[in-house]
Amino acid sequence: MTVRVRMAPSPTGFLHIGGIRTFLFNWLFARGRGGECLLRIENTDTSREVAEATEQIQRSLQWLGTDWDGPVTFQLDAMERCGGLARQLVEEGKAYEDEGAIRFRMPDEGVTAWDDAVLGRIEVPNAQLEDLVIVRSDGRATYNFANPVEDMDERITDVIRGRDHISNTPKQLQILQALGHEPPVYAHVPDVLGNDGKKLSKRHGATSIDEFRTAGYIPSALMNFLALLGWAPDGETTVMPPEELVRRFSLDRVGASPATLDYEKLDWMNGVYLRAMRPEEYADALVSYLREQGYDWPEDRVRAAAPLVQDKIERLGQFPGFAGFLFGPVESDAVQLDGGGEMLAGAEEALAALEPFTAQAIEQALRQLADRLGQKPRQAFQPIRIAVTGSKVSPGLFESIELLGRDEALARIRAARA
RNA sequence: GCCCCCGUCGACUAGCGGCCCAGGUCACGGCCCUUUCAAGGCCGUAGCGCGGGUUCGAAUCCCGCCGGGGGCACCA
Repeated sequence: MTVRVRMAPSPTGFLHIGGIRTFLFNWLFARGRGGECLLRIENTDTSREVAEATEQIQRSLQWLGTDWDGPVTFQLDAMERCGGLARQLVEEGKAYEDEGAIRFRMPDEGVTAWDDAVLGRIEVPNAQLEDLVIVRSDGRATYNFANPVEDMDERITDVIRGRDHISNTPKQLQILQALGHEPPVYAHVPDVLGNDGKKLSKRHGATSIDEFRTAGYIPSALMNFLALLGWAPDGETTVMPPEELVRRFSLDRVGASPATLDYEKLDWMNGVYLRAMRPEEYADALVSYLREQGYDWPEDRVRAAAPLVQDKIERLGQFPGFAGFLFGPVESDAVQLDGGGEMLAGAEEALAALEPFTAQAIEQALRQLADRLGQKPRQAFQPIRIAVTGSKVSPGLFESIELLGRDEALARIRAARA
């Protein structure tokens, strides 16, 4: 039987990273098995619907690099179908009317059980189950009815969802049984928590895909990181690009305990992916990122600057702060420059006549200068760095000077001396 | 209150009775390299929640406790 899963968010707000991670598991599972992955918006509660949510969800999923098969479906479209099935259940005595609504009759004895693909066997005493409303008095089906009905109609084979749905599962199992349908395999994946062990929220840092995107993370790195939240192939392998994740993912290696987001590890991983890119690819990513963020810096200069920063920043969002001096004026701090007057004077002189004006030649000239002044390169170059880049921390000095050009570099050195 | 789930270094995890006086990755500390910062190389600190069992032997199995999370809607 072909694997078929569905991602089923409710459009009640933006999708946070925990929800994204759950969908990622669905996607990895389906794609690794040649199966299908559907996207269903569960919008039966129209009062809680947020207008932008449906669009935001799709945009997030796409940006991450996941996709789905067929058109996006909406649960609201299944209301008629659900109503029909509800009436059928009433006729069969499996449900009954109650103040205008329809309630499903739950058994009073025995247990409802299933073998959860990540948690193992779960049994719930039926006495625990109350007769639940499956159709509201206004005629709309409730989530706990529409959900299994759609899973049935769409021939979903595996339901991979958050653990907050565990208590819904026995109810849905009962409904499916009453409908005479073989239930799918259920897999309840653990939550993603903030660094204080509490449910992920705004104050923990970025939680939406949009925020990660703005901060300059790249999709494959974020996907890799997210996949590792609750899943590990072997305990050794850490860096796995999307294709490898798809190939290796399996539900039986998804853990049962909740995971905490570690932004520092994400940063590290993003850096790994950034450094692994081919220079051109990296420049492309940088250019489109900056454009997306509203910078109007000249593209050729951004491309020229890309190699200077590729090994040094781990988020594209660090570029403006780190290499902004290449695109606008700087202010060098007189205090930091203290004691560098001699070096600056020498540098101005050396650079003024230097030919060719290349990083290599610049390095040679400045090293000779430092040597002549009896200074260690470390201390000698710092005043120049501050004068030229406006910071104690910068990309390679010689390459930076070359890129800036002789005129601008000299102007900055003069300004610092003044 | 009732029900369900979870509990290995600070974080993500490997471990499914002996291979573990617990391994990998991030973070952290030290050293090396070095024009700053990174990157890279080497070394290191740090953990099986607690208490009982079972067993020749337990991180691994069982029970209890404690701690954390989720659910008990005409929400999804």
